[in-house]
Formats: sequence, structure tokens, C-alpha cells
Amino acid sequence: MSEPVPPGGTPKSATPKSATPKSATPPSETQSRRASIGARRSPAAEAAILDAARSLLAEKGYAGFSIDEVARRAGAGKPTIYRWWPSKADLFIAVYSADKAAAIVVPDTGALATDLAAYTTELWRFWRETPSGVAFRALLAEAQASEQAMAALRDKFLPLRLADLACVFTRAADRGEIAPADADDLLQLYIGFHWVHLLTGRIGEDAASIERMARLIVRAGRPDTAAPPTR
Amino acid sequence: MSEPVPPGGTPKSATPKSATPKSATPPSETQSRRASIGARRSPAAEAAILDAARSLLAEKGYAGFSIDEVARRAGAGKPTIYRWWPSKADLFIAVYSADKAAAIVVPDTGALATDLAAYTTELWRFWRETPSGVAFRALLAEAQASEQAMAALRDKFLPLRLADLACVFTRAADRGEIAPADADDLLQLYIGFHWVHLLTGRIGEDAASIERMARLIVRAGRPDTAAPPTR
DNA sequence: TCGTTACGAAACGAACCGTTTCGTTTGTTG
DNA sequence: CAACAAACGAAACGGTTCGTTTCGTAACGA
Repeated sequence: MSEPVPPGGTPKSATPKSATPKSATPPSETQSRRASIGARRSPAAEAAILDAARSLLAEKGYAGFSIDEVARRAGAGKPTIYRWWPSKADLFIAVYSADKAAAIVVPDTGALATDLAAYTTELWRFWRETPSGVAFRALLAEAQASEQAMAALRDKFLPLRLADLACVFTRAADRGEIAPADADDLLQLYIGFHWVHLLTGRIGEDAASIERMARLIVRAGRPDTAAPPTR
Repeated sequence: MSEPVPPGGTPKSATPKSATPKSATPPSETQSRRASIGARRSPAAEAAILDAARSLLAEKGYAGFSIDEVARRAGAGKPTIYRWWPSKADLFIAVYSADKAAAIVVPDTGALATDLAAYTTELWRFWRETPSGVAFRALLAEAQASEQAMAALRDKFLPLRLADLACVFTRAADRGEIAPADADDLLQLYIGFHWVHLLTGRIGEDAASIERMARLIVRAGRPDTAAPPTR
């Protein structure tokens, strides 16, 4: 869905015929126009479009993310965009996927609490300072209006993105810090913490809050505390 | 969304399709027209607009929530809508606020874990079965594109809506189940749990998951376990 | 060489937003 | 009772965006 569409359409053999002698369209200044490079996809056009989309998203958020504006900035035609990305969402997802490479380093400090605090600090900074943060928020928003986007988010995007954090919890379980059975639930709780802050615009560097939350998570997972009134 | 793009152009079917003679729209049946009742606001119009907005939101989500369509369904003029709700967002919030009355009963079972589980079950049912769930998701989405909506969500909407849950945690602190200092953070964790499930479309009745999460929250707040290796 | 394909420019239709004009209806005020 | 004020619905307008189509041009490939 997010991949460019291979052009395999029906060859229409009808010659344009050009009954209308349009003439004109003077090629006066062929200066900066990025002409076709022939019967193949232009890497220059693709790169220009992706770059324009990324910077536009970073500057104006999803609200200002219009195909027309992307085309203007990229010096590309809208048909060129729609040829390779059938919808606005496709282009949007492509941008995020391309950025995902520059991901986040998963900390390994030897203790869950410090791992979590470090990860959160880094993630929030990433969300604040890169187009990806904006893009992710937009993706969450988009998913609320499109069942398709929702499914993609839930089934493809999240599991992939959460793999890093999952292994932080796995290591903690191996160290005996938390009960292995709780690892998944604790991960979910921590994700929720991130999302609430992201979606309400509170992803500043509130170190105290981050640390408190990390300690709560650790405490919730402590296996030895399960003794007394667990029924 | 659209189909894969046939890049070579399609056999254009030579369609002069439009040319719709607009005329029509015969007011022939003057029956149902809701005339002015004079120099005062018409309760009938207000109710019709709110009802139309609510049902439209429930049916099509925020994507299909257009002022034009609301006006059509309500048999109202757009100026009437804009006279009383200056923007689309205002009408939208009005719908949610009106529904908020039929809110959720805050459980008081005597134990935090069971309170939380009961509350979650009820809240998710509410989100699933009323337009409000759709509306809240849409509000979250809207906030990602509009700083204004974000501020309203963070500063006005949430504190109000969270008051119920807060008192569940307060009662638990009074009973000594959790450390009073942790109440706010635990509440945040629990909210995050709700949001993640709402935003990823997983608000079915997963009783087991709900209960596990409630127990984790309680354990995270246990005051007596607050001891050692915080380093 | 000649057909195929990609390119950008431009225009188009549809949808929606928010506004304005218009004629009508009905309370309120003098 | 008459004049005014205010609300009503219909309709249209300007602006924006999406996604499509047409058109002329340019390079690859057989």
C-alpha cells in the first residue's frame, strides 16, 4: 500500500492524433524544468517529491500537507505524484517509512528504571525535533478517520516499532527485575504513558515526571512484591 | 483511496457526463420547511442540528462530518448553524458535551483493582456503543492538527473528564492501598492504557486484559513496596 | 527510426468550508 | 396597530484541496 505502484496499465494504442493544432506552448526558457528522462521513473523527481513532502510535513504538520503544495515545492506535476503514490496517505506513509531508518538507540544501562527513563527522554526528543514526530501524530490522527489506516497502524506499524522497547523489558525479566509474565502488560502501560504525553502536547523534557513514571513501572513489575494479599 | 494508476492513460470514454440541469430542488412540498418563529432562536432548529450532527458523526465518523451534510440532514440553513456555532469544531464539541450528561457511573467497590476494572469495562462499552466514542477519537485526531484544539483538549476537556477517575484513586489512597503521592501518576498510567486501546481499535471486552492491567496499577502504587534498589 | 513511457503544466469536476445576500416569518417595541 | 428587529431556509460565491484528464515535450529501447 505504501509502495510505489508499478505502472502496468493498459497500453492504449490510439495515437493522440492531435487534431487540434495547438501550436505554441513555447519552450522559451527550458532552464530549470526537470524534463522527462525517458520511459522510466525519474529518481530526481521521486527524491524531490519525497523531500518536499517531508519538509512540508515538518513545517506545517498534517494540516498543511497538501498534494498541491508538495507538487509546487518539488517542481513536479501532480500526475507524477499520483502515478507513484495513489493517494495522499500513501505518500505520507512513504515519508515516514523512509525516516524510520534513523531510529532510536535502545539503551542498556543494566537497570530497567534507568533504561526506561533514557529511552523516554530520547524518544520525546525525537518526536519533538524531527518530522517523524509530527508524522507519527498525524498517523495516529489519520487512523481515527480511516479503518485502513487504523489496521495498518495496529498490525504493521506498532509491532515493528515496539520491538526495541520489548527487548528492554525482556532483559529486565532475565535479570529478575520483573516477572516475565508481566512484561507485555508493562510495555503497554509504558506505551500509553508516551502516547498521552504525545497527544496532549506534553513531550517536553520533564525529567522528574519521566523518572517517577519509570520507577512506577518497575515497581508494578517487581515479582517479589506479589506475596501478601494477592488473593 | 484509489486503484493502482494506469500510467499510460486510459481509454478515455469521452464523457460529457455532467450538464446536470440544476433547476429542480422543487420546494413544491412546502410541508416540512421549518419557518422562522420570529426574532428568537428556534429550539426546533437547534435540536434538529444537534441531532443531525450526532447521527452523522456516529455514522461516518469525523471524516464524513461536514457542515453541509449536517445542514442538509437537519433541514437547516448553513447560516443558522454558523450563527450559533462559529466553527465546525464548536458544533462538534457541543455534540460531545451534550452526550456527556449520560456519562459513566463511577464504581465504588471498596478496592482499587475492582474499581478500575469496572470503570474500564464501562468506559469501553460507552466508547463502543455511543457516538461519543467516535467523537472522542475525532477530538484527539483534530487536536493533532490544530493547536487550538490541542489546548482545549489539554486544558479544558481532560481535567473535567478525568475528575471521576481521580476520585477513585483518591479513595484508594485514603484506604491506604496506594501512596497518595503516586495517585496522579497512576491515574496517568491508567489513562494511557485506555487511550492506546481506543486509538488502536482494541476496546472490545477483554476482561482478562482489563483485570491484569488493574492489578498492575495497584501493585505499582503499593506504598509498602517502595524500598530498595532505586539507586 | 518509431513506438512507448515518463515528465511538467494546466485545467477540470467534485467536495467542503465559511460567508453573504435575499425573501419570508414572527415576536417586540413605540 | 405599525415599524422594526431578529431568526429562519435557500441559494450562491470565493477559496481551497483532492484526484483526474488533457496536452506537448523528451528520452529510452527495440
